Amino acid sequence: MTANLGKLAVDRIHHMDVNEGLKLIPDSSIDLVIADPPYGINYRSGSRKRKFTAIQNDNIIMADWLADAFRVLKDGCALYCWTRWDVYTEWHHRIAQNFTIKNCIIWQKNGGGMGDLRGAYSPAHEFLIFAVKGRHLLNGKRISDVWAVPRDPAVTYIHPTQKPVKLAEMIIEKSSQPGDVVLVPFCGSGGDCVAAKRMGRRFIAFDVEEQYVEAASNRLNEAA
Amino acid sequence: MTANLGKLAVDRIHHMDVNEGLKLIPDSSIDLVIADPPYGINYRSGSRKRKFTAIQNDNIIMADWLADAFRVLKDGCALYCWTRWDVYTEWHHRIAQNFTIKNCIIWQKNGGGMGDLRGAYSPAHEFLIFAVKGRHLLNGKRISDVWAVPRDPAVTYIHPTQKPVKLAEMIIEKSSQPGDVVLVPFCGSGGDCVAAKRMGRRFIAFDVEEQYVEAASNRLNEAA
DNA sequence: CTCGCAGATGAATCTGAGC
DNA sequence: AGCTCAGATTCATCTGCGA
Repeated sequence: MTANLGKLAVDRIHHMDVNEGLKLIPDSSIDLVIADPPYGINYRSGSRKRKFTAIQNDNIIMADWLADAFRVLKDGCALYCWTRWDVYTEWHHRIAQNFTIKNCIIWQKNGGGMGDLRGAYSPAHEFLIFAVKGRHLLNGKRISDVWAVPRDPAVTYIHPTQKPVKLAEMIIEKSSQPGDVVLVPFCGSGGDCVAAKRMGRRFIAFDVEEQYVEAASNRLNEAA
Repeated sequence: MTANLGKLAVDRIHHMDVNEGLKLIPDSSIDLVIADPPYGINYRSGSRKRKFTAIQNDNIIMADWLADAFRVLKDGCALYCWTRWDVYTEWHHRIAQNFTIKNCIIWQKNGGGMGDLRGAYSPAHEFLIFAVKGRHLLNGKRISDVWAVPRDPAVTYIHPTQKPVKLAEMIIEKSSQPGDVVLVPFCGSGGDCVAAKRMGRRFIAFDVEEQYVEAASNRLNEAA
């Protein structure tokens, strides 16, 4: 049995552009947003060229959805948005137009990245912007804004920028209640949905690429 | 015996505004800049006891010195500038006008900070922007852009925003050679100068507050 | 000397009283 | 109603005292 929210089925990954999908969601009906948008860096490193096609829309900063995400979010609820240090300024600016930014959480990854091997430090972190609509209180004990969580082994990836489910679980634990509806505008590998399912939350997810909708849906069905 | 650089004595902390001081330094004569400017956040330390007076110029983003820092820096050399996530946007923008930004290094502090105790994560990091003029190669083995270094014990502070000497040592090791001249535009507690001295580098430092010039100079004389 | 415990502090921010 | 300001507050961590 699947419930609906507006015209959309919940607990389902919709093959739909985020801007189209958000139009179908009523005002103030979402309890939490977890967004991992294309960073706007045309991300396709050498070794990955063979495995994945370029991410759609990744050459531009795609931020139109933010205003609509704010509209559908309930007062007193939170948005978490992934970004990277070199495009952080853009995202900070656009998120701040609607939301109140409370933290820039650091995901400290294990291992290093590539990049300029002799002229730059090895990239080992990503940013997670934590922003709120109104006054939002975090659940449980106060924790730090540096999160050290190991990456998934790359061979298990079904999406090039896949993040550990553990991170989504931390977000969901701190900023939502059981039964809440989590909006996942850029579903990708579906890790956020897996976390929501595991923790007794409902979700609405979008992705524009058929292959990820399918792969993530399969992953969800296999998840306990 | 003290050498000079232009009209300024090296290995000395000058009681001088940074903009005045920089005028006295010739073009392309500095090998490394380590800057810990007022963040522009009007910080007052010690909510319980006002141990320190307010930081001068901390109510504005003070960035005029950056263009002159670029001028005095040699080609192929680096600038490291401290900031915080919520004013990073400003600093990134201004540094990028002259320099090439290569990394946003995370200083992961131990312990937590104050702030919004129920509605925000505990602040446990600061940003260190690493930027270069021309092509700069880092010394030694490639290391990560997340630096976990414990704070100095608060009771030992001689400046309200004092940072561990270890951090300056890491910067100096990766981005300078023995005998090089390190510019320290905002000297504060003098930790950057202590690191330079320990590692066989020369330095030129400025601070506008008499009390910190004196305290840091004393600290330097005591340092091995 | 070692261990435990009380006390202090942090590149803060929210709340509510008082004007 | 709007502004300013004092007071309270978490948690990890380190110091220092005393058993």
